[in-house]
Amino acid sequence: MAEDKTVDYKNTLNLPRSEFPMKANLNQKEPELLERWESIKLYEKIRGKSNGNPKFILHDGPPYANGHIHLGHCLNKILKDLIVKSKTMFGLDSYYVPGWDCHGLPIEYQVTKDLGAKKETISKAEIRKMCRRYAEKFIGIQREEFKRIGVFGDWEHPYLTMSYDYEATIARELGRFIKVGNLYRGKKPVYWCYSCQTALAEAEVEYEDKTSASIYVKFPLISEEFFSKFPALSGKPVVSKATLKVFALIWTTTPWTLPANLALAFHPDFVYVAAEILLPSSGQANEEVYILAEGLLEAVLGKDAKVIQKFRGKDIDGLKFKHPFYERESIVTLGDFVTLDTGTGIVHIAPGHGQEDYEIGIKYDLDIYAPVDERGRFTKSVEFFGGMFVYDANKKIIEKLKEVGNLLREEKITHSYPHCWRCKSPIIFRATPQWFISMEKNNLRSKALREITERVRWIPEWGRERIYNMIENRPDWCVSRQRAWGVPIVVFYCDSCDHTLMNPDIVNYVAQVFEKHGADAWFTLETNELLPSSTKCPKCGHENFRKETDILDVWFDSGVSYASVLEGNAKLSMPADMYLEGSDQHRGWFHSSLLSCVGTRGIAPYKSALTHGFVVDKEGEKMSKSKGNVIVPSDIIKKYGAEVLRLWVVAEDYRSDIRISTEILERLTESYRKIRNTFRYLLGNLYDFDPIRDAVDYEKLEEFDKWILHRLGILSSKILKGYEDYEFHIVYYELQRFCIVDLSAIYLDIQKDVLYTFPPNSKKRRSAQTVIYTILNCLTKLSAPVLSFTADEVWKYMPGEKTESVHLTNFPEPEFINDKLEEKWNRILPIRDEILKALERARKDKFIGSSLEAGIGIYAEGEIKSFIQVNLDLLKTLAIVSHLEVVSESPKGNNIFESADIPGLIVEVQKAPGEKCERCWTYRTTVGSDPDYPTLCDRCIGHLREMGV
RNA sequence: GGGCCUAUAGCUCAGUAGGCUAGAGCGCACCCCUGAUAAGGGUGAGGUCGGUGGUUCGACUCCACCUAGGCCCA
Repeated sequence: MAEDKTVDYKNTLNLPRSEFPMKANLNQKEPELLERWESIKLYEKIRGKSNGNPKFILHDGPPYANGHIHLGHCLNKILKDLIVKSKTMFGLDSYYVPGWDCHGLPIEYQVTKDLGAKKETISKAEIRKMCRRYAEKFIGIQREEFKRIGVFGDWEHPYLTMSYDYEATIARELGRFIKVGNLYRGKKPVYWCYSCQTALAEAEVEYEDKTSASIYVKFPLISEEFFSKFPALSGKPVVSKATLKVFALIWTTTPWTLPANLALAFHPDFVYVAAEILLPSSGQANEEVYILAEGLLEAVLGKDAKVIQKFRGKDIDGLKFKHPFYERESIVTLGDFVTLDTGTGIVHIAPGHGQEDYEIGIKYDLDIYAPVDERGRFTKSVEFFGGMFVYDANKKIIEKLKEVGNLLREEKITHSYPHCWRCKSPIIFRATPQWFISMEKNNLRSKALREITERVRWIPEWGRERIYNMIENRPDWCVSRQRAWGVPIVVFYCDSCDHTLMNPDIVNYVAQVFEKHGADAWFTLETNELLPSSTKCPKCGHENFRKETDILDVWFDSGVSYASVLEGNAKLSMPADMYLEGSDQHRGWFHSSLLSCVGTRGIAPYKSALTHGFVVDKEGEKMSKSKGNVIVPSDIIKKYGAEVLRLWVVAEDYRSDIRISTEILERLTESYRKIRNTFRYLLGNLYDFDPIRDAVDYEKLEEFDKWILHRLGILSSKILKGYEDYEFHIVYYELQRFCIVDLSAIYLDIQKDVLYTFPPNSKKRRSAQTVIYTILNCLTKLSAPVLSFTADEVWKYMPGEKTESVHLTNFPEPEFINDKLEEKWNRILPIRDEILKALERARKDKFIGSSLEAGIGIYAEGEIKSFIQVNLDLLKTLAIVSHLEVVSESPKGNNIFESADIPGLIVEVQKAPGEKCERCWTYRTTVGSDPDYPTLCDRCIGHLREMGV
């Protein structure tokens, strides 16, 4: 019987009800929401809602259209999405156009690799077709992957660097550089395969062991000032150029580069020696003096060398030596790249045959001399070796050195050497004509530096320092690539006189062709179809031209996106409000965009540049297949849901590298569940609440309800500031903390009594519901940029009038902040904490279980005592106990808790007086006093009567 | 080797212009509840603030060096 009654009374309670599932099932729910968004055309509606608002344009840096997305992509796109969504909810018009970078070697490499030997028979136009298809395929894949993680944007109209109009823009932007005169042709060494007769990119080079000659070569000293500088050497044999006896020693494994030698490089800070060798037979010095690094003296010359003079590299800058077999000078240069690992500490410099050599050449204004043709043969002009294949010439050169007496030693060495990825031949380094954008012409460098320091906001600040140092020190931008998949450098050469036809008007003419047929036209049309009719060579008047075969660096393609995407689209703006990329893009897209826009427009294309770190594993180390620590987005989505991935992005501080691990994901999942459950519980208590019908005015709300609204106001302002300052981890932390502490542990736990046991329409309950509704409404909006799926799912279940989606709302203004209340509650809650501690002790002693079994006696003195006395009922409610009173005598006996934090406060726990009410579970002395309801308290009886039960 | 950056409890983060026994949430341990239930509540234990020197009456906070890690160059 009693059991039945209990059930009856339970039915009179207002227990929470909600269809909103506790279990998220994200991997299934998310695609459903995506479909819904698609079907209601959510993005279009967001656009419509924002139309006319002030703009905030985050311009997308295009990912490369190759492969599936990884966590780095997720981090980047979700950060962008957080900004775009939060700006939109701040009431701005933040139109987001995603893009892809489509040209370039990695795709061409992939396509031609699959082709194998067939590659030779296929035209560039064919290869380009295949590249385009390949890029299209991955754009399709990545687009779906990005949409799957909840990124909002105009996915139907992305920008592609391979679209015809974009390709035309690339050509036009190059035309602008031509017009102002920043584009020039120079020479630069590249990896070259003599067998395939083509330039190779870094990625096309494979390293394999190779046996080479290893020779030590003598460069005779010419400059006599050497002796005046170092008197210890005077009297040593120097007489005339014919009988030079002082030599610099170099070591090389590529004898064939010696004919192109123009200089010797010393390290400015190393100690060098001039030494002579004592002949073991006589103890006399031989006739020759050798210069080399002190640290390598013994390794090269043995123990019998006697040092005559020591000096530093920088002491002899500019001195002259003679080429070992040509009547030509070889000057001393200084370079930090010189090491003491091997060799002599002096490096032979052939500016046309090595990267460092080239840089030294530029620095010292040497000729970028590379007298080797595309088949790897010396040009005719090379004395002794003209026409010879360089690898055959090695032997002859060594013979020549012996003949003239400038070979000190010859050995064989096996070392790792670059080979062609396709034909496996050893490659050579060879200077070839390349196109450059000058950093000095039109003060490109100084203008770019000025934009960096004065115009752009760098987030975080150190981005400025980083890109500044790069721009300050970088060489001219080499924009040409010897490849097929890209936009050609629109330049022609006169067939008759070789004049270079480089003209912005012609470029614009060709760009029009590109606009219609794509840059493919360059490879499919004849020259006369590309040029305006009756184009004549301005030098010789002939009308036949050939096309430049080089294409542009892909960094140029993406760099000019401000021109192709932002300019001329009324929905966007140039400069953009923000570019947002990983910190590597200080060298990449931030860099190339800045140079191209400053070079052609005089300004930076972005007002701010925000950078994030890299995704690393739980130890903070980078992910790699070999380490086996790679985590793939699709696995996370499958197991945890995209929402957890989004939560990961907000939870971590993106400014440094961000870690990911199973533990982190587990933590986030638990955190997600907690937030989700809070939403569910809030919804559950609103099942009979209609905000229009039932809402209570703020002034009439209960004090406790005003307090939680005050907390909500504080939370809102913190979260909004987090979004505004791009400090997203604060958004996450505060949201989570609010759900756990303010709501779950305090407000909701305490309000259960009111929500469950009071009559549905009672003022107290409606007051609590009003507040719960307000909280739910605000939290849903505040979390929408992060928990885009869940917030919208919650939105659907929320009572009252509302927009179609939470994503069509704006953020709430922080309201209800009440400092007086704050002050009071900052006193009351610590007292509650002390009561809870006392309760816990009693619980451990098995004196009580539920806190409602307890009656509390509090002893305090002075001001605190009167404060407690005034707030007796409130404290009873807050501690969720059945009885609470102030006692006048310091309590003695069991279950006494003396506060450590509040001096003089003593809490005594006793059994609550009276019986447990079967309905509200509170212990009351009135239970049993009404024979109609023998198991209920007076309060519940009153409620039931009110409810008409 | 150079430029820029990071290093606070098991995890993610706070620590304002150097000053009380370094904080939070999660996790963990123990306990309670069974009317948020593959939920909810309480209490508690966790840190020589990467290391070493230095400046200072006093440093997680300033300086130098070192170690580990990251991005970009060479």
